[in-house]
Amino acid sequence: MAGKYWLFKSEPNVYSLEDLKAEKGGRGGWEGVRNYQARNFLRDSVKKGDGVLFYHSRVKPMAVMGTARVVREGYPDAEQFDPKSKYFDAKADPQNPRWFMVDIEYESSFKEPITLAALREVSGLEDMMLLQKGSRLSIQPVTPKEWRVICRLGGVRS
DNA sequence: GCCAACGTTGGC
DNA sequence: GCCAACGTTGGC
Repeated sequence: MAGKYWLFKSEPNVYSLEDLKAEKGGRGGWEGVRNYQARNFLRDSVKKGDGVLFYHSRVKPMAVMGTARVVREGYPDAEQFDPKSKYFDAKADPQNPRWFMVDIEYESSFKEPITLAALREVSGLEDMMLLQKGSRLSIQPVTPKEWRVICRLGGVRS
């Protein structure tokens, strides 16, 4: 089955593409997602080998910075059980974890960040979830076409 | 089960 | 920096 594609949002002051690249082996855990729709994607749909567009949110300019690969599929996010973590969830049950995470591996940095404003100008991306009004979801599916178009804009092979 | 209040995020 | 939109929580 063909791999799928996703867009992961992150605030770069918390965790940037460069931070991922600097991790051992370029591998990092995508913990801290605390939204049910995004959780469902991480738990059920994001698979090993899937492509990830790494997007910087809540900064100027918001932009897709590069790509990563999923290297480990959904597993319970341990921080939900850690009272000292900012991601702690008092209602999470170790027997039935509420929050899930995946691991990703750094793949590429675009030559230039592809800004949100630039994406809006690209023909063919009109239906992209990121560009819809009020698109707050931090884990979003990306179509193969959107993946190809954005990788080409970023100057990396898809 | 509904809805108001709240905190967070997006977008200008 | 502000405000609108959204998701979640809590009170009834």
